[in-house]
Amino acid sequence: MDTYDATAIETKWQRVWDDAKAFHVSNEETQPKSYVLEMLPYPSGTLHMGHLLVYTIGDVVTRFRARNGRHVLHPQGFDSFGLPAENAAIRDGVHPRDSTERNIEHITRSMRRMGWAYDWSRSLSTHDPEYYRWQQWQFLRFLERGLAYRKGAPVKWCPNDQTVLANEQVLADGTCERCGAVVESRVMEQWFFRITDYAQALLDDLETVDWPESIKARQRNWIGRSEGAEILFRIEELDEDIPVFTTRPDTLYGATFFVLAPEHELVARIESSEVREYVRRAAAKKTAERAAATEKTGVFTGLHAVNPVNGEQLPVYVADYVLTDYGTGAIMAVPAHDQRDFDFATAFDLAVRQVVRPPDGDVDETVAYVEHAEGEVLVNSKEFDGLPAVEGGLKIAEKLAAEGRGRFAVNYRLRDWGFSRQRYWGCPIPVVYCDACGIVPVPDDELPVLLPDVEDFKPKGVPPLAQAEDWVNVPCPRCGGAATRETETMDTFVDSSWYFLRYCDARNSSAPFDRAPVDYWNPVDLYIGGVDHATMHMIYARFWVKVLNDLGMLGFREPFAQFFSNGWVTLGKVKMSKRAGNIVGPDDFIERYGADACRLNILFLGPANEDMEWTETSVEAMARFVRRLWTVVSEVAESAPAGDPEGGALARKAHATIAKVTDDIGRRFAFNTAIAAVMELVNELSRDRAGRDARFAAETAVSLIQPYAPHAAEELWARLGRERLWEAPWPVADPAMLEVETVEIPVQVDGRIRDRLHVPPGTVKEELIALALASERVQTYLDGREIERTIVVPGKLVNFVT
RNA sequence: GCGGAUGUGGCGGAAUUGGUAGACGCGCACGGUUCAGGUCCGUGUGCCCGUAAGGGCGUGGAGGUUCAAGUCCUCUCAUCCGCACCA
Repeated sequence: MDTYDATAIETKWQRVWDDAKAFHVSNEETQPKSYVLEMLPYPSGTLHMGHLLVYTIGDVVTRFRARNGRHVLHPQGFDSFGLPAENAAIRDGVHPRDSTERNIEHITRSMRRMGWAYDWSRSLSTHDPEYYRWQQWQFLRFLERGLAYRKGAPVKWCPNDQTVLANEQVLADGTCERCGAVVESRVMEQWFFRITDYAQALLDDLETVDWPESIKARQRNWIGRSEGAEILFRIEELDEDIPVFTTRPDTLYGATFFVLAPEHELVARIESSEVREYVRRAAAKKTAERAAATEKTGVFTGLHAVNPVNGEQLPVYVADYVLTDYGTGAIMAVPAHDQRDFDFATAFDLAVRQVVRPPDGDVDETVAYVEHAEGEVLVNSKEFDGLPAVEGGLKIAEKLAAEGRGRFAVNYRLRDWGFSRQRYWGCPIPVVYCDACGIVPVPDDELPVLLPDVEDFKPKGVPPLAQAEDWVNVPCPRCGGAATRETETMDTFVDSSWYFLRYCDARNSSAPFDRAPVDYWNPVDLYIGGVDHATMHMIYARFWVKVLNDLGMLGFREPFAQFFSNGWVTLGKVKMSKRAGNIVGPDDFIERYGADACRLNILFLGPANEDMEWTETSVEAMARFVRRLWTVVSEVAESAPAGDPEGGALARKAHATIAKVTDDIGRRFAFNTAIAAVMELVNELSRDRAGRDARFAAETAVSLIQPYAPHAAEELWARLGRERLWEAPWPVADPAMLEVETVEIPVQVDGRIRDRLHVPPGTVKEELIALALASERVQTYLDGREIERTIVVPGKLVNFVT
């Protein structure tokens, strides 16, 4: 028997698939379609075991569906703009394009070496002008619709590096991760997408997708809808009506003070050095520090806000426990019924007035009563006294609405998506600033606005692109006067919000894509990726699709019909990542054990949707399994006769395995147990290698393992005298062959197993009882005792209760 | 604090609908093949008592429902993840 040479066999079949364009698909409808997609990789140095997991899951599903009569689209590309390449450029002076393209080349080689079945003809890289050209084009459509706009918003700013920092660049102690300087907050004009217009749709349409509940919960939480009322409080001193949002209009009579967030726009108008000093300190406070603070801080402004419901003058404070970006940035404080307000009132010796009386409870103003309970009623609330809290809240809101001082309101935690970045390595935003015309879009026929080369990638108070003066200074497209280009670039989440659409029409040079192929393939039937993208990426992509649908560019509202969230591959219980510095790459293992063993191993480690610890010894075990399969099947191919199976135990086992593996891959995504089932079949086959059933079992094992170990399977399929396994129909279990000859029925006495019967399936209840009672062992335990009940579950068990 | 998950042999895990707990693999032990082997083949392997037959215990912990619970209910402990002063 020849020995199994993984490298030779894997290389051979990869070439065969390439030459046959085995996984290239047309946009013509032939069979029912299936779009299988994994989140595209960021091309950092190399692949790691986390990538191996996601892409092998997608590959198994792809190969399985292709053999089950589906026309499967399975593309791959690169999310190639982004911060790491830019940081590397600053550090090493290598142009991000060079390092990125080198990485893409390397990763592509690894991916091909893994034997993943991609339609490479549709591949894309987001830094390719042919890609970002159409992103700029779509941005201009958003701009026309008013869905992209500019506004001032606070950013984290490093005074030393003179640049905006991403959250992940700020350390827990509030310093810059690169230089250690204390990070500041600074208000800057930035670009935003009006995703909040779609908040309700994003929430509602979650009902229409087949995602894990936990992922939906995260999105709901992120969108954060809450119902309540918006109420106007008047501050006479400023001649302003200040709106506040509250979920508890029923507690309005309990408001005893009023709080503005330090960043609230009106705070700047308060002439008080004490307030200015507090605001300055609050701005310098780091998120972590602010969150860790248990004591409430704040300062009285000298102003008063009028409670519209009773005309009371409430002292106005500025305090950093009120957030500027939630609600309206101002609150009515009801210490009796909100823990935070209560803590503040305690610290500042402010009045506490209880207005909701707990059921069977007395008014107790020494604690905050925040929960809701059946039977609570309003007190100290004038004409609303005695009403149940919820009803009272409605009545109070109605009264205010009638007076023009309030309205029912829905508030979302979701905020508009700030997408401009003061970075070099990103998609240029195609607008020009003209003194005369303002913000002027670059005309469609001048796209793409190419990313120019610059000398230095380091920001110097202005984005790196500002250095490219020849590029920056352009005539205004509208008036022809002097103008300058936008020097900020887009967030890479924009790049990944529509790449799955571009795959459907990847080489289109006159539009982002045509509607027909996109409508044919979408929505993505199975999207696979990590939970870390469950909120941002997957909300932005959903938003993008909804907008394009409103623009008439496509005919669906949700991009990802089903989502499979894969677990993390850990090493030392820490998520494997470049950042954690615990990367183990597949290249070395492919070299030593072969791609098939690596593919099997990553899926055999455990359930694919749970975290799994990487272990090296198990790759060896999988290599052993492949070798064993190789030896046994090769022998059977040489010696066992062909022809219809005889229908013996081995043939039955083969059919049972078909049923199990089909269900595990097709319905349960239980990739580990499918492998175990094939192992069982191979174990039985190795004990009985002669006869037509053996040949049938061998063919079945090879056919079923093909999604996992396509190379070895293909070679063995050829040895069995068959060809083109990648497109061979998936085997079908014969229901008649799933019938087993005997079943084992445990017989219990008082719930303890005392004997086991071996009977044909379908043995009726009466016969089971008779056989059970006939058992000597059972009789010993019954020992003349009276049987009170007899429980029989045909096919499962018999239980005598005494 | 709120939300989401997870706890099963020495280890990774299986048990899909309340019905035989521990499939499959690793490791380990013993035996065989081999010049040798980090190869391959076979047998055994949850824990305790027992030479054995057999018996008892057993799914983080404590209760409960049920003829029957890893699975359902209540409480509790531990670990991980997400959001975090959300008005």
